[in-house]
Amino acid sequence: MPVPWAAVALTRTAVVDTALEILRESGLPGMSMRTLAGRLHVQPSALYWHVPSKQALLTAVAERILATMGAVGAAETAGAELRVVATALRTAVTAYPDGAEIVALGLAAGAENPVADVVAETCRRHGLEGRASGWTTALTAFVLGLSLEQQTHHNLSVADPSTPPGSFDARFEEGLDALLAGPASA
Amino acid sequence: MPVPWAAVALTRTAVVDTALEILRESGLPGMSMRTLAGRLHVQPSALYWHVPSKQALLTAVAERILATMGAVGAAETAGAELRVVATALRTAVTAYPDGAEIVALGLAAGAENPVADVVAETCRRHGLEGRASGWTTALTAFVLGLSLEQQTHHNLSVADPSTPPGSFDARFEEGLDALLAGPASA
DNA sequence: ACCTGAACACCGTTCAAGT
DNA sequence: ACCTGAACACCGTTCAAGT
Repeated sequence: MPVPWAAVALTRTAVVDTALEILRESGLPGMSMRTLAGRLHVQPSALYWHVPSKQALLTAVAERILATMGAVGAAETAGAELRVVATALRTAVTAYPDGAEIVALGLAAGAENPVADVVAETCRRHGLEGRASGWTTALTAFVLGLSLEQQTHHNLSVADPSTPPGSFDARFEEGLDALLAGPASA
Repeated sequence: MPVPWAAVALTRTAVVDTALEILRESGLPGMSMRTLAGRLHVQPSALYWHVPSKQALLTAVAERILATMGAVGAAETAGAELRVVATALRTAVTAYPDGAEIVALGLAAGAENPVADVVAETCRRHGLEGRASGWTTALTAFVLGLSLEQQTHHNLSVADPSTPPGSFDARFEEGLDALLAGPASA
């Protein structure tokens, strides 16, 4: 008969699920292989049967976070569409504590970037084919760079409440405005 | 009389100097308070007299890295000047292993961003006053985001040589081209 | 096939005690 | 004032042994 503290079978999927759960509650520092194992009522070493390393686990977590980036529709101008893409990525990575750091690691590890397809489609539709990879890189790096600073700043504020606040939403809009206007226009 | 293995007095400056030295040789994972203390021929706990925490030490290291960003001169167009600023920041942060991560942490901790002054001057000279903070955020986040991915990718390649290479210099130029052209032009 | 138990080789930080 | 020595509370990972 099933016992209450053995709620789920220990599979790779369950491990990643629980990792995301802990990430949401405690952030990346709270997500150790030991706390993860404890939540699953298993020894830390048991995790290594389902996942080769913490690195690989984090890449899987990154892919899950990126998968929450919903489809984005067409808009009047290329700039408007690129703005929507950037905002969607930012929403996805900031939905979890330390999401930017994990996604940055995941992309470096070779995770597929969902921004690429959307930007390619936008560029095709607006006669900017040659710039698809350039805009993918520009928007992804911008969003991850700023979100990383924001989430790091948040973590520091928690550790030291005397830290002055930062207005990252406003800076995101300002930065995006500049970037989508180009340096030719005031 | 001075003994050869006590080369320098243990000051905050010497601690930061040695931290940068180890960073250059072994990257961030190699820069533990223990290895740092060992290099200085002192107990790990001794460092805490000169530096309140590793966090603070890393912020000081970030400020040193940012201080290597040389002055950038005027150019014909605003776009050309912004390109030079972005390239200068990239050169500075990629000069050390894990420099992007450390600088991102430093900026989040409140370190002064040298890009701000240069961009403000550029915007003033080219009639873009309202966009100074926007361009500062855009360029800084873009450069740090891409450099972070590059250096993380490099670390993963060292750990696992089967990792496919990435052409980050080319992606930097492409991204910058797109960003400085704006989505209106092909 | 899948997990336990114990160990290895590390971390950052604190703090009484020395000088 | 400045440093040692020892400890505290952690890490990720490995591996023989169990079932």
